[in-house]
Amino acid sequence: MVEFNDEERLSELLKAMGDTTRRSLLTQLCQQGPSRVTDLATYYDMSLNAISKHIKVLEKAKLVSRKTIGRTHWIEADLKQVEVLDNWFKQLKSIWKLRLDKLDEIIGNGELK
Amino acid sequence: MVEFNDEERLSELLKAMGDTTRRSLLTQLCQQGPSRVTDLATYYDMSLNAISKHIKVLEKAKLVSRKTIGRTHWIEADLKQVEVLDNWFKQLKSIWKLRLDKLDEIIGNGELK
DNA sequence: ACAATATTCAACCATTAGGTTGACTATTAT
DNA sequence: ATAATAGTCAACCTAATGGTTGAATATTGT
Repeated sequence: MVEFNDEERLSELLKAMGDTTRRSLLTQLCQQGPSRVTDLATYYDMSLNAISKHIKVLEKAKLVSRKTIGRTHWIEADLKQVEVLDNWFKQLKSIWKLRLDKLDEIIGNGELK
Repeated sequence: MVEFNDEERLSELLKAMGDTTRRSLLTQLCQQGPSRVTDLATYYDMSLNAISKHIKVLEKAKLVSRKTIGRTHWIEADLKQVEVLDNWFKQLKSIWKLRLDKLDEIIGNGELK
C-alpha cells in the first residue's frame, strides 16, 4: 500500500526523471560509472551551472549520490529508487485487476447481464 | 534501445504522472472504472475546470482515454503506457549491469588490480 | 421553447522550473 | 604566494504549470 507520505516522494522521483537532460545524465552515469560534474557537463550544450543544478535535483530525489574528494565531486547513479516507481506501477495495475476480477465475479454469479 | 523521439514521449508520461492529483485520478479510474469528469471532480478540493485540465494532460499522455456519449465524457484509465516506463527502467538497469559486467571481466582477466 | 446539466475554452494570476551570468569558496599545481 | 581548477551560491529572466473565474457549447429534461 502506498503510504500517505510516499506521495511526495513519488512526485519528487517522477519530476526528477521527467526532464530529458536529467534522464540523459542518469544514463551517462550508468554507462560510465562515477563521474565528475565538469566531465558530465561537457556532453551538454548548457552551462556547468545548469548541470550542477540538475544533479542537485537528482541527488535530492536520491537517484544519484555524491562523494566529495578534495575539490572534485564524484557523482554516481543509484537505481534503488526506481523500485519505488516499479512498486507504484505494480500497485496501480493490481488495483485495476482487482476491479476486473470483481466484475468477472458479479457476471459469473449472474448478478449482471 | 530508446529511439530519439521516445525521449519526448517519456518526458510527457513522467510529467503527467509527476502530479499528485493526476496520480490520484489515475488510481480512482483504476478502482472505479470509466467515470464522468464531474464525478471524478467531486473527490477534490478544486474546481471542475482544474480537474478537466488534469484529465486533458493524462489524455495527451495516453494514460486515459475518453468516450463521449452525448454531453457526458467517460474517462477510462489505460495502463498500457506504463510499459513504456517499465521498459526505460529495464534498459537503464541493463546499461548499469553492462558496465559492472565489463568491470568484472577486466578484473577477472587481471587487467586491473 | 426554456432551464438545467456536462463539459470545454479563454483569459488571467502566482509559483515553479530550467536556464543564464557573475561572484564566491575550496582545493590543487606551479 | 599565486594562479588555475572544481564546484556551488545567488540573483535574475522566461516559459511552463496548476490553479482560478467567467463565458460559451452541446445535450437533455420539462
